[in-house]
Amino acid sequence: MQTSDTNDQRAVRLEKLAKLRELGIQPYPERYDTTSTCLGARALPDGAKVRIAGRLMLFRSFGKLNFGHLQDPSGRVQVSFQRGELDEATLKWVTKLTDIGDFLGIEGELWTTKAGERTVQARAVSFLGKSLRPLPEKWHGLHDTDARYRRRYLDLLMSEETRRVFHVRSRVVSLVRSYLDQNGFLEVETPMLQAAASGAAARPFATHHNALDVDLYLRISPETYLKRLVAGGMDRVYASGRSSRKDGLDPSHLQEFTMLEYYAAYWSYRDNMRFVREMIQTVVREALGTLKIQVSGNEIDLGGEWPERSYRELLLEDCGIDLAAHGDHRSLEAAIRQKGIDLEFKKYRSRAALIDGLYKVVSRPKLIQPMFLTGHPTELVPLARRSDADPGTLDMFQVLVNTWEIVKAYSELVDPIDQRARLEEQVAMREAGDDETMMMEEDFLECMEHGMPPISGLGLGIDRFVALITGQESLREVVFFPMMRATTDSG
RNA sequence: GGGGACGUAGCUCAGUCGGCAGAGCAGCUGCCUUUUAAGCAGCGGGUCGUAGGUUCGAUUCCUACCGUCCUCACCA
Repeated sequence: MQTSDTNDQRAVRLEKLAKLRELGIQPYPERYDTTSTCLGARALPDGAKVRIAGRLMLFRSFGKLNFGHLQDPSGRVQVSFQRGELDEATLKWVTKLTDIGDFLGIEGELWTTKAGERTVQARAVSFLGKSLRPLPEKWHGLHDTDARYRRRYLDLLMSEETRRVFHVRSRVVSLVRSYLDQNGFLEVETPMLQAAASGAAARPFATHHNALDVDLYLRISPETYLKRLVAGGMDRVYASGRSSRKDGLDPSHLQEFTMLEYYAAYWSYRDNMRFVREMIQTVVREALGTLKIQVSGNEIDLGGEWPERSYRELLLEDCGIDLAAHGDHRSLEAAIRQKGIDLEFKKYRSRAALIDGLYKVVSRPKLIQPMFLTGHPTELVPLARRSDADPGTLDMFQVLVNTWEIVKAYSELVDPIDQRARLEEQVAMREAGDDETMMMEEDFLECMEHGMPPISGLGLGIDRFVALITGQESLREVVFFPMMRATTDSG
């Protein structure tokens, strides 16, 4: 072949494609029937007949005997193309016109090589799809992060670890669904485009609807819609879907992320703590076969009871400051300064924000093993119910594992008078310049005035959860196509 | 947004204290009937991210820009 001076492996492959067509071989055929997966074929006895299909990943030629590896979702199997076992015409196009990366269908029978490798001896070969570009390096695969995310299909082909992570992700989503279904929850959907973004303190992405001439926001949380459904008599509902927030980007934050939210009438946050722990343990056990996971050098055990610690306990222990002794913002700030703890005080506008900021610096980095965090100050979440015992705190918990907040849940605020006051506080903060507060939502308040039962709801960050249990340190590793900047011609 | 690292062949990576750009894999030609990332011999393949600048000469030094990752800040 004289095409090597073109500096283009694609040109060589296009030529092979044309030659296949000349031989009457359709390079992109309609279909193919198999009797086994690649991995399944290896378990068959010698002499067994089999039809398998997959992508050719390796090819070693000895002239009259050739070995290849066919890969499908189950794994790989070695195939052999041998003079005397396969007709000469087929042997010729297999060795001359196929490339690594092509799809082949093999009909043949099992045998075992001298080296003990279970192999499918090809008796007939069907061409199932031409690849015009070379695969990444067979040993190292794709290493460049940018290339792995932008061309995830290649990463998936080349990396067993990538395939494992996304397989676990699919299993987790499916297991969570069936767990909730079995416990009487109904899966529902809520709007992604909303006139007012609600349910969380975050900046929404904005867009515009031309026909209606209205500004719309992409959802930041399904929360208030799910509560409307509970008010409508749907006592247990859940939604698993994408929300997006215009926040910073780091290994534990994505622009768009998948969140599971469920709501149960007549539950308190304490019912919810028990339920979610059992749900997580069931899901992880079934997805991984163990409750012990390795991530960022730590072994984490999700089994057993998880300890419950309050903000007050943690802060007393980690920096010696007792929240009960500092009931207002100024006093707390003075205490923190006195301890010589370096915080950017000007960005914390309330005592609650300051408590949360202090916790994130002195306590959260130590929280490796699974734990329930409770005792959140009231101003932190305008949709959560105040504690009857201490109205300054909320009936709320978070699940922390490996310093990540995996779950946030609370007894829902269902008192419309209190709700209105709490949202008005948010609006006031927004007018004072905080653009991550909640917006007023009159029709949600109207819904609440029609009456709501006691409710506890929960949000589980699916991306974080999957990253945690697969040992990934970045959420981008558990999303097929994480957001990337558009490439330009100069880039 | 601040700071840092990186960008060299289709892929994984060397390298140039400024002087004609390297390897392995992949590709092409040939040999080979038991390989396991097969092997052997030979061949081809590069705007060294982009654009400027300094210089006799820039892939190398400088500046800006593009992209990725890490980190700080913000948030989940």
